[in-house]
Amino acid sequence: MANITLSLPDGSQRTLPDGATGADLALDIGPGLAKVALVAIVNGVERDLAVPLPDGAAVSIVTADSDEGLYIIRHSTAHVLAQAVLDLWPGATYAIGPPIDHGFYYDFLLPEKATFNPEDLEAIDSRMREIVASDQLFERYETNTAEAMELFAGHPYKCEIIEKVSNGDATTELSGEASADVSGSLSYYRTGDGFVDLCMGPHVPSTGRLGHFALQKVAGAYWRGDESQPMLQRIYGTAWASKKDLAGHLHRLLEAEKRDHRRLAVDLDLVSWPESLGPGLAVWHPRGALVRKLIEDYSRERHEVGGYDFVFSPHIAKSILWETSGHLDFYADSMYPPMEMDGATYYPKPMNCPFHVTVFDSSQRSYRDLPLRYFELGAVYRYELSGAIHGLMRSRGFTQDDAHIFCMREQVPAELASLLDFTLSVLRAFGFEDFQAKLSTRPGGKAVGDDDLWEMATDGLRSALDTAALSYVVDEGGGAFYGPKIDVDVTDSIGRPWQLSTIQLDFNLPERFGLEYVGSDGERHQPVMIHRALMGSIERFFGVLLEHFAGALPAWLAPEQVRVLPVAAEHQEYAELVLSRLNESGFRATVDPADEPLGKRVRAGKVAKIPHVVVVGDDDVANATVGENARGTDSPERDLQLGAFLERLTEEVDTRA
RNA sequence: GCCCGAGUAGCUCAGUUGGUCAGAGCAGGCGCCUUGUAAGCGUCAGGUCGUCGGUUCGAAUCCGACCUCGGGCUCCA
Repeated sequence: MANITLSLPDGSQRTLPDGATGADLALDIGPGLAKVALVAIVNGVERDLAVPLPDGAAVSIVTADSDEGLYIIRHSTAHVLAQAVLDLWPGATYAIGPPIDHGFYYDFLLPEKATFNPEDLEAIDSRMREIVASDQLFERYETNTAEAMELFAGHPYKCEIIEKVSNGDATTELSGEASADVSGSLSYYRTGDGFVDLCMGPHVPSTGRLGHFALQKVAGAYWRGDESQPMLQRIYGTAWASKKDLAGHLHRLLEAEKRDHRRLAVDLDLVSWPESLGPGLAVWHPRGALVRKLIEDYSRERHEVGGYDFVFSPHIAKSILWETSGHLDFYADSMYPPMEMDGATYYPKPMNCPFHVTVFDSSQRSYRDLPLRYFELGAVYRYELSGAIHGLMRSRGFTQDDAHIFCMREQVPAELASLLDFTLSVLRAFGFEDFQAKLSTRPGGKAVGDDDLWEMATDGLRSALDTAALSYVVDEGGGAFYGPKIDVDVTDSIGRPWQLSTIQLDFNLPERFGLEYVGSDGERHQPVMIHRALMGSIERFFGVLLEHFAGALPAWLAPEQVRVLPVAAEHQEYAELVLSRLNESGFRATVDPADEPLGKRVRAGKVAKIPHVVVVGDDDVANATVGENARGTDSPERDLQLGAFLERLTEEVDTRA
């Protein structure tokens, strides 16, 4: 029998009999690997372990340790979910079931337009575990369009996918490596007695490799995400390589829930959402308003020294403004309905830009004036779908830290570079360290502005990203028709990304409003406009900060920085002395008098996430000291000189630690 | 907007098959206790059980509509 030679990732070679599969290779390397092997990557393409390997191939074995392995596990678990549902609901049909971050989902249409109840998940889960226990093989079959249509007759969504794949346009958006050589071909998998699913694979060898999963929730989802399509029933689940990983993930979900800003905002008495206001509208309580003011003050301070001019604009304007800006053409769905007054039609503003444009246009501008940078904490109103509203993160009224920069073409690169630098500097001050940017370039269809302008602006954005050493991805063609842009995500303390900043070129509004400046050549030129927001929405930024810090805001932002606890009533006088020293130094502090036991008051201070809970008793009165409980520590620090404590606090606040 | 779920005192929640089911803890008020580091004791007050309609001798509980909140609505075989 002939042999084949295979090369492994470490550069070594192995010789196996002709016809050997990925599973054989894994076993040849070691029985331990064979047990955990999921698929093989053959010459860069993921393959089932049961597929014979070609001679000379570069092969690596994928286990659950890798992202690829987890992806396979989730994908295969989704198949088991579909198998269970089709078992339990005769007449049900299925659509798609991809792996996603942390898990998978599968979309179904049940007979009689039935829906899943949360209780159904238990039954499905049990059936899935039976399928796992019986260790059914995932068997792959190649097929053609006609056969596939027959096999999946009665399953309209599968047939739609078959047609799409047969036309060769299904793989265009799939990530490169897996789609490279399967374009246009059809495959399906068979498990158990009769379950088949259209799938390009690969899959784990058998269902016994699965099992560390949990079904999470039921949701409605439109077929292809299109509102005009039928609403399918989606089941979400999570799946992991081990019981421990699954438990870890479920634990992280609980932790994330604890830092939900909607819960923290209410617990810490910062913000509330009275029903009488309407969805997506909040009121700010004194403590929340104080924090917000600190954020806004800092923003204003930075813009003041950053070369911005402050402007203000009204909340409503006549329709002519929105006609000129074009918002009524392309943004009307997101605008609040008009108000008729004195024979004119007014709209609440969804954006600040048209107002800032009118400020620019209020007098003749010279090249000597540019760049002009107009800044406003501008409240805008947008009609968000009721189902999209989410606490402070997505609301119908919010405040943008909005600026519009008007400059000459040749100023664009330098302006973008300093702008990105400014953006990151402000975000860093709030404790964000990890950033991820996205560059969106010229879209394929209609776009305004000449080619040179697009190229210059896009290059400017790219070099600004390079200069800032910011990692970024490029969304080719993802820009708006009026200009390219950069979006900046921050990663919070538990690894979640939040899109905050956006820097967006606009070649359209200057044109629509006929903006001009007089150049050094004495001719009139059109300025370039840059929209930018750093925090995006102040409300949302506040929510992100709360989640990032789990409510424990750094001292410079904490509504109450120090709480002084006298041990007994006789120490009240000294506590008030400490309080006045704190206040004189500009700190926000209170005294919690001794009418409850100390332990209870310490606890209350901790629960309120006060950065410093200070205890004063006999020793402190005698020695002018305090006992300090820094947030996040268990053991108090006794006999700290008051002066030293104040210095420490000053340092902490000044450095925004 | 659409699908699923939820809505009981400021907060967190109990309330079995419709019949003292209107309750608890925390928070709040008032007393007592005077406390050295994560919940001292007692006491009082608080809710038209989201709203409106229906079924029933009887509804927090069953049904319908509406309101609000939560999750989801292409991470594409």
